Formats: sequence, C-alpha cells, structure tokens
Amino acid sequence: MDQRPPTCRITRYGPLAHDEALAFEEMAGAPMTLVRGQYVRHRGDADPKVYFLRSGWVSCSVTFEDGARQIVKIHLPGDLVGVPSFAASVASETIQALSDAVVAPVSNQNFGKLFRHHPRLAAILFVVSQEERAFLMRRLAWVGRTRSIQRVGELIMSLHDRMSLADPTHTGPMFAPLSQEEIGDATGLTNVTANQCLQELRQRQIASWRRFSLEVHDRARLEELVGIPREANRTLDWFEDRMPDQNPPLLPKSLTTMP
Amino acid sequence: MDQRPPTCRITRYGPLAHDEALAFEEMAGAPMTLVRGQYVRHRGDADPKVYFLRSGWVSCSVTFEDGARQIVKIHLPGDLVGVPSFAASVASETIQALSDAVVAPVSNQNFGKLFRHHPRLAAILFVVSQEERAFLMRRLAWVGRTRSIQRVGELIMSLHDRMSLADPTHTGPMFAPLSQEEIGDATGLTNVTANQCLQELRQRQIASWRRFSLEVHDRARLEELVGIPREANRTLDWFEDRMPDQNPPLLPKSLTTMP
DNA sequence: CGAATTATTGATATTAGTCAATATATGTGG
DNA sequence: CCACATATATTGACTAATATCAATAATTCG
Repeated sequence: MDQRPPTCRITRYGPLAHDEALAFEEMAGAPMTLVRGQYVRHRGDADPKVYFLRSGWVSCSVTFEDGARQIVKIHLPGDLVGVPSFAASVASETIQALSDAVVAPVSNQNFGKLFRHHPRLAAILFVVSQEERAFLMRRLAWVGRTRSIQRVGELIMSLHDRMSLADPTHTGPMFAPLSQEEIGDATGLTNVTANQCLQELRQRQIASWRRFSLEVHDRARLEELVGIPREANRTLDWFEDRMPDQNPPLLPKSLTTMP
Repeated sequence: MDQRPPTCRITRYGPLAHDEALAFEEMAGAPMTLVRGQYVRHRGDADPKVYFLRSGWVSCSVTFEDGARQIVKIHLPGDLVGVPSFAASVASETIQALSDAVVAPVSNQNFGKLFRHHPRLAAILFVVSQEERAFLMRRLAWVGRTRSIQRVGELIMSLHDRMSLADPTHTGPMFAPLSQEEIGDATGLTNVTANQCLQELRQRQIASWRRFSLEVHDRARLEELVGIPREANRTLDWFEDRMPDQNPPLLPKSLTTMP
C-alpha cells in the first residue's frame, strides 16, 4: 500500500545523517506481527514500552469500566506508538491493531541512548510530540464543540492528509481499516450515529467510506464542512546553530592551529 | 498563593545542576504583565512563541468561527505555555489570561540553545510533553465518553491534583479563577449545564466551586464519581547512562591507551 | 451607586443515544 | 463451493441528555 519506508514522520524535518538513520533504525527490537483486533497492551499495564509501527494501522484508546472507549489516536506506518506513556509507571492508553500490523518495541534505554548521542533526533522527536499535542487539541475541540457530521468529517480529513503525505501521488479509494463502531469510538459517537454521518457524507458527494475503503470526493467541501484548514507546517530551524562561535569545531582550536 | 518558585514541573524529575537552572531561568525574555481576560495570542497568529508562566493562570483554547471555543489546557504557574505550536508557522491555540498573570516569552533560538547545550533538560521537556499528551488523551476520553457530571468532576480532580502538587500542605478552599462559562468551555458543556453540575457536586458534598474558590470535600468520592485514579508517575531513569562501555571517554581510546 | 459580569432558574428544542430487528458481508470448515 | 457462524452495517421507534432561549438574581468593580 505504502511504498515509502516508514520514516516520513521523521524525514519531513530534513534528511538524516547516516549515523542518525542507523541509530533510529537500530533503536527498535525484534518486530512483532499482529492480526487485526490484537492487543499490544492495555491501559494500566505496568512498565509500558514505546513501539515503532512498521506496517499496518493501530489505535490508541482510553477504556472505561463499562466497556466504553475513546480512540485517541490512529497510527499509520512510521509512527511511534505509545509515547504518551513513555517513562511512566503504568500505561495511559490501550494499543490495539486496526489491521494486520508489524510493530517493533523500543526500550526506554535505547530511547535514552538516542537522546544522549543524537540531539538532533531528540529535537525532531520533540517537535513530533508537539504535532501530536496539536492533533489532540484539535480532536478535543471538535468532539467537545461540533456536531456529529463535523466530527466524522474532521476524522476523515486528518486521515486523508496523513495518507496523502505518505503517498502524495495516490488517487482514488484508500485503505482505511476502521469499522463504523471504531469510527464512533474515535469521534465520541455511537456506531449508529457514525453510520448516519457516513451516509450523509456519501449522499452529499463529499466522501465515501464503506467497509475499509475511503475516498474523498470533494476536498474543498470537506474542509468547508469541517471548518478548519490543514495543519500548520513546522521546521527544525530553531535547532540549527546560526551563531558561528557557538558551533565548536570537532577538535579544540589549540590542537589544530599554529599560534 | 503558591510559595514555591514556579519550576515544579521541571524539578519533579530531580534537582537541576547549577548551570541547568541558570540556563532554564535565562531562557525567557522580558516578563509581560497580563490582566484577566487579556489575550496573549490568537489561533492562526503567525510565528507563535512559547511562554513561561511566572504567576497566575492562563488558558489555551481552540476557537471556532461562530464564537464557540474549547479550552484545551489550563496552565498553572511554572508551566510552559503554547508549546504545542512550537516551531510551527501559525499558532494552533489561543492563549488568554484566566487571572492577572505574568508570562515571559521564550524565543525559538533560546529553545534551540537549551536543546543543544543541556540534553538533560531537553529530556525533561520531552517527558513533560508526554505528560501533556496523556492529559489531553484523558480529557478527550472524558469529553467524548462520559456524562456532564463526570466531565466536571475530572476537571476538578485534575486541577486539585496539580494545585496540591505545587502546595502539598494546603487545605481548605483554593483559588481557581474560572467562571462557569469557562468551566463549560473546558468540558464541552454550556454554562447552564456547568452550573447544574456544580450544584450537584455541592449538594452531594463532593466539592464546592463558587466564584473563584474551589474546595474538594471528599477526594475519595470524587475519584469514584470520575472513575479514574491519579496520573501515573514518571522518571528520568531512561536518560541516565548505566552501561559504562556506552559512555565514551572524552578522547578516543586509541589516543589514551597503549596497544 | 449603577453598569457589567456572572450565576441561577425554568420552559422548550434538538441532538444523539438506546434498543432491537433485519440485512449484508466476511470468514471457516466440511 | 456451500452452509453456517460471526461480524458489520442499516433501519426505525423511542428515550435521555444536553443545548437553547430567556428571564431574573446575585456579585463584582469602578
């Protein structure tokens, strides 16, 4: 489905140096194969890990005693999954495969190594975390303050953006493995209301999402319905050192120059 | 109100070294004094900055065309405000003073310096960002999947936790400068429903929040109503380097040892 | 004191939820 | 390939929660 190597979340901020790419690849442990519906962990589990999502889709959700749940993030290949529970004693979120998927666990120690030896990668991971915060803020705002149809529209829009980013040339239907129950769980609605919203979106020729196939017919009207533009772009400019005297040479001057 | 210096978000992960504390203090620019209601910036504003909140409370919110808004975060002294828009071209969130407050802007360049020269502080800021993500996930779940009374309860609980953290010995009413309209904006409710929920919480002797004074009467029953325990603790263990052979000496071995 | 904001109350409207039945699609083993 | 079990989607009748609207009361602030 997605031909690119799943590092688009990281390489958006510029190409990685060889050793950075290597470190990032080697951070993860042995890959685990998941079938749709399989749990990686539950909310409340001790010593949560972070996972690198190699292929397929997984959801992160907050679950309730009565069986209700809220999906708080749908992860696509290349994402780091479970980071909100990083360095915590127990997991905040349940991780479950939405499609057959492959994830590779990342130990906290390897995260530490990455932060100590590759500060630029740390900077990128920090910025990506802020993207995720902005994403959650937006989802919270839409769930708290808009009608069902706009909530579903916002979900479709954000997925469409992210899939387009991974595969910019793609047109036509895309693989989006959520049941209507899961769409409801992601938008704070029931499966019944999710169903009605999808029907309205189809009928208004804005988007059709049936079974696991999603097609956006009219991006402009989708944006108009949802009432929000695309997410803002970010850069890594802030991390670059533009003041020459703050960029020390590899060896101290005294060892390489004659006085 | 709060006697501690406003660095509790950071110092929870251990004491800062002298140079770290200095760098953290010097990161911010000239403080700005705000009166209640004053805007620091609006959603969509270009070149957003981060702000260090020295005193008072501020809100971050997502605003809609029709005047509706969702408050996505209530910030207490010591918080960094506006970080979700860090390094973005336009701001994701509106920042507004909930009480008279003092904030100090932090330039992106100073953030860069901090990340380059103080990797342990970068690691702490990373972990704090994950705390915030977990917070947003929880709020999203409560707004999407619980009744009005539980949403208001969750808000009270999280504020109570955070205020207790800043001032563990405090008992009795606390200063919590939100109008009922603002409580509604934070929970995805109207001012009318927020009012009814507060009355029910008072009548059930769980908590009373009138005008800007909040008192939790029965923490246990509040937790029971909300149905969630306290947030999990986090550590900075992952950043410490415990494996000796992975901590290279300052000079390569070949230069310091005889073959 | 008086204006403005905030809180409270009640009547009514609307949205989305609940429940339950049926239809359709998917997957499995014989 | 079919028959069956299961999961998912669709529909309709009814209910409950919360919003909306509007009026009044209380509080704060200059």
